[in-house]
Parts: sequence; C-alpha cells; structure tokens
Amino acid sequence: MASVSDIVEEAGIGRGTFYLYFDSKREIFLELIEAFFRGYAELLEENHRRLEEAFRRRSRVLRTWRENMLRVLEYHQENPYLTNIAYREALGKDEDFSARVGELSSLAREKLVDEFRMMYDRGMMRECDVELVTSVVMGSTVYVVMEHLLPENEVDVESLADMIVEYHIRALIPEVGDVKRALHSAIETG
Amino acid sequence: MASVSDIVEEAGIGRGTFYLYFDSKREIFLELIEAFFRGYAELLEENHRRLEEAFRRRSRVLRTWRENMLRVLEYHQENPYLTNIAYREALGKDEDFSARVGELSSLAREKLVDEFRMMYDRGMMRECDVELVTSVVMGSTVYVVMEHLLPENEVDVESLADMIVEYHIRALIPEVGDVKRALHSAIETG
DNA sequence: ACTATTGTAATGACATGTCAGTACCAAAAA
DNA sequence: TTTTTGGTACTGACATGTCATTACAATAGT
Repeated sequence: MASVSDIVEEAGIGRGTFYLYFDSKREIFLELIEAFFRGYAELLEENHRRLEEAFRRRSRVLRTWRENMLRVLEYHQENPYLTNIAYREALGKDEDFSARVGELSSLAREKLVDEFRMMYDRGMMRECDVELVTSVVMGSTVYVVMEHLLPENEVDVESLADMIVEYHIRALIPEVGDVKRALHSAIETG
Repeated sequence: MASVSDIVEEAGIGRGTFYLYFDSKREIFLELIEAFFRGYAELLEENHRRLEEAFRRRSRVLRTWRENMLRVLEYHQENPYLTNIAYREALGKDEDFSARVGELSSLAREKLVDEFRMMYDRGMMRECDVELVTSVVMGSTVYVVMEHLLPENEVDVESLADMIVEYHIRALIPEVGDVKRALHSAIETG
C-alpha cells in the first residue's frame, strides 16, 4: 500500500499538511472506501426497487435486470481506482475494511437472492440452487469488471451488459422458456 | 500478514531455527505460494490435455469438462489456506507475487479460451465473445470457491461441479442444441 | 564432544505521526 | 504610506513504533 510519504510526494504537499486534513492514513483510506461502498450500496438498493417495481407491473423484468447490470458496470467504470483498491489491493489489509467488504457483499447477496426468488416464483427461472447462482453472477461480474472494464478505456459497457445478461438468462431460463423472446425483451432496443 | 513471531510460535520452533531454514520471511511466503501455483498450473495443463484428447476422440467432451471442473474445485478444497492467501490475503501485497498471479491467470485464460474455441469449432457452443465467456467462467469459479468451498467443510464438491457446469452449458449451448442431451452427457452418471 | 536448536537482545530499515517554525497575506495601527 | 500584528496554510526534521533480521550465549540431543 502507498505510504504516507508516497501520498504526500504524489500530491506535492508536505508531510505535515497531510495530517492537517486527515487524522491518520487509515482515516483517509476508510473514508474513500466507505464513500465507494455507500454509493454502491445505494445503487444496489435502487436496482432492487426498480426490479421489484417491474415484477409488480409484471413487465420489463429482464429489461430492468439488464439496466441494473449496466448501472453496476458503469459505477465501477466511473470509479476505476476505488474499484481496484476495493477488490484487489486492500483485501487482506485492514480488519475494519474486510468487515465492511463482508457487509456489502452480504447486502448484495441478499438482494440478488431475493430477486432470483421473485423470478423463480413467476416461472421465469428454472429450479436451481439460488445461493450458488448468486455466487456465479456476483463472481463473474466482479471478474469481468476487473478484466474488461478497468484495463481498457475504450470498452463498450452497453454491449458488455448485454452479453453478461444474455449469458445468465440463457443459463437460468426454464426448460419450457422461450430463449429468443426472453433475450429480446431484455436486450434488443425497442 | 503473520509476523515471524507468529510463525515460529505457531510452528513451535525458535526464532533462530526459522532463519536456519529460510533466508527470509518473503522466501517462505513465495515458496508456499509458488508450490500452490505450480500445482495449479500443472492441473490446468493436465485438464487441457484431457479435454484435447476428448475432442480428438469426439466423445465425452462435456463429461471431461465436468471432471476438470471437479478437479479444480478439489484442488482448492485441498489447499484451503493457500487458496485464501492466494486469492484474498496477498493480492496487493507483494510485487513478485502479483506478477506471478498475473502469469498464472493468463495461463488459465489461454487454456480456457483455447478450449472454448475447440467447442465452438465443433458446433458445441453458440457464437459469442470467447474472452468474455472465459472471464465469466473464471470469475464465477473463484467466487464459488471462496464462498461455498472454503467456509463450509461439509460441502458436496461433486454436486457443486455439476451445478456450475450445468450453468455454463445452458448458457453456452447453441440455439439448435439439445440441452437435455448435453447435460446428460456431462453430468448424469452412467 | 559435537551438533543442532533455542530464545533473548541488539540492529536497522522503514512506517506513521508530531510540532516548532516558516511563508504569506490581510487587516489594524503607526 | 509604512509598520505591526494576527491568523492560516504549510513544512520537514524529529520522535516514536513496528518488525524482519542478525548475533550469540545457553541448552538439549546424539
């Protein structure tokens, strides 16, 4: 991790100046990460509300899922450094931080599990282990973000969202389901 | 990270003894990780060979894929501590280590991409972005390992492998493909 | 006796955090 | 106008702490 010396050097300020604005290095670190996590948690809540609304109206469920995925990707794309820190750099570093990561990932998991259950109850999903599916979706999303979204700056988020959602829809649609129709309702512009 | 004091205490040896056997803490760390990585790389190579062989014989391709997935899961299950260190604890820590992780993950990616292309060439896979699919498979696998395999010790690896492979087969099978037959050939015992 | 091991104490590199002092500006006093 | 004063932002040498690493005398094992 960057030392305070690194930070002040990079910022072109004196060592003391740093401590005028932050009580400790830990503080600035947790503050940055916390902001990122709070934003992400809010996004997840909002996505969840939108999807619930779609379920209530019984329309545009898959489309909403795709839009939610898009927003998740965009959020990470807009915060590349923090994303990198949160998912890679700081994982085994700080007790509090790890706890916070755990909280957020539990939150995300709960939301997703709930969403998949709603899909299942409406016959939009085949029978399967929801917890496992949730892990698959979360894990693949994080990995795609790290491998495709952060390194290249010229990546098309829209089509990335399309491809990811298509993958999961195909994997989850019931035996009797109409793949073409589902994909169309989720992805194709109309 | 564990201090040298922690290590010698845990191992029940003296501080001096530690330095009789290792030049430095870094050395033992890299040695352990390297062993884990080498083992994993070998596993990947072997899996790749098996799958190539299956392609050559034009039989049991999906079954072999499932077996490969199983071996990957088992390898991580057998090395829970190293898995945890490799994927979580030590990610932003050491320059050399990060480079090694990068190498290994590139190796895994190359193999997988190659395997998917073979599947595609034989009409076993729909047209899609192979790089992205590879990320999805790799990411979801790591995540499932961390969330389902490591925490609980009473998890059934076999059915985990089944469910993961079923997920990907459903996601990747061509429009005209026979899902039931594919799943049967991959998973059902016979 | 000889060797391998131990554990305490010392060392040094490097990290964070502190604080007396500098630079500067603007307003008050002369 | 010039000088003094006060306040704010900033600085970097220094204090302090942590931890890997080394040195070495004492001890256990053969």
